[in-house]
Amino acid sequence: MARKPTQKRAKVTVDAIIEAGFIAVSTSGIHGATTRQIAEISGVGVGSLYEYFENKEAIYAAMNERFVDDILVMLKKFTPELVRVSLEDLVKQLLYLFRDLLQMRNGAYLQYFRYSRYSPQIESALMELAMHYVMYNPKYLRVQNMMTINYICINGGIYSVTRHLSSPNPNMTFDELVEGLARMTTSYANAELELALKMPFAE
Amino acid sequence: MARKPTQKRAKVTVDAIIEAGFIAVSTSGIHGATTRQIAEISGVGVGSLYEYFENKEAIYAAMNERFVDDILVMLKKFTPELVRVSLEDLVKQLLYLFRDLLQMRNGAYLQYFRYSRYSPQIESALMELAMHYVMYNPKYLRVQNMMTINYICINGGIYSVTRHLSSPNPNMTFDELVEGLARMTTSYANAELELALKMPFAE
DNA sequence: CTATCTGTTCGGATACAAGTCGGTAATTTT
DNA sequence: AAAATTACCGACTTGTATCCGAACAGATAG
Repeated sequence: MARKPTQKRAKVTVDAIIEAGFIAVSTSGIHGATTRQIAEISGVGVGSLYEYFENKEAIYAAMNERFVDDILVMLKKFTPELVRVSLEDLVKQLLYLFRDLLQMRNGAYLQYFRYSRYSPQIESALMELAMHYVMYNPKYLRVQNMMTINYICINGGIYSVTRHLSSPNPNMTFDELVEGLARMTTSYANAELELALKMPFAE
Repeated sequence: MARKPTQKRAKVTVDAIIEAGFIAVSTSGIHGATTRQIAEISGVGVGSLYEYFENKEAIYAAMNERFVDDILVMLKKFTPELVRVSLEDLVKQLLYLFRDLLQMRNGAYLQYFRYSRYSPQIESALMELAMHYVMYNPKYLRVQNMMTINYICINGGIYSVTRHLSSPNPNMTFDELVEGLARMTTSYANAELELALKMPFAE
């Protein structure tokens, strides 16, 4: 079981299954989606699902992989911009890009993301991106607890946005949220920076 | 179906089911826990589960209710402290209390919480608590976007802590995380405050 | 071009978990 | 203490994930 597809028609099948997974999830939700449904949508027999996937979870994992790839591509495309942008704009642009991604595929990404929590890959890509930014803005090199700052801002951003998008009646606009997150990040980072500058040679 | 327990032995049964739910979840995880398991642990027949609960979800919902009650009690107990504490300490103490709660019941709360996301009740209780704090520290009344600030800090705090606690090998200590979140909150709040003081009569 | 072999597809068969039902036991009411 | 109500039970039903062996298609060899 869980064989690798070698012939091209098999590759087509695998692809069809993954795409069907997104459709099933976006219409029936993560918990409502069944293997029959995925099989029917993709136009293959139920048995075929298990030729290439250990179980249903594995199909979801493959979907997740696709999502992660999309995020990584997005981040890669964005990296050049990073040089000539303020911290505030960095945060804002990232959050808008992230929202756009989550809303692709008819909301299936959002559904899936809420269910699966995000992978370490995304986190480390964002960490790396933050480090890039610091490289171009060396003043930030002074602050001690960069790791913690990143962790908080990244998690806070991702979670607030996800939660906001999946809330039926949010009590603020998305723009307000993004504005807030950008200010949170900048004021936090600047405060840490000032602190670092005040004690130049401290541990 | 889904009757209310009137006799006291029935109340005992209901209670045993909910408690068994926590045990099942803490040993088999949310997805691994089965109705049979819950029935066996609580020492009742499967049929009895459905006398008082519409379905398995309803058992989880009752468990969640208990968790929410615990949180609300904790917050209520904490409210008097709130008067004589700095914003930084407010955040820190809340986060430590929250951690202690999540680790109760052998980690079942944490498991469940990760799966279910937190209820609006918790969020609004925290919002209220924040408003209380502002009452005692009226300088903060000046800031415009209190709602957004609270949303970000509350979500960021809850999520970061939850994520950290369920991470097998976090790359920072819990204390560092709490320290970071406290600084994040204070620097963000103070920045907004300064901004508000600069434009005294703006919209 | 036929035979053979390997990768691919299929849908009925199996395993297992949620939820139901009709009957029995315990408790309360009259 | 009989009747009525409430509580409890576990075999049965239903539905979903997963498996399997037969049929099929494409590649390879003689």
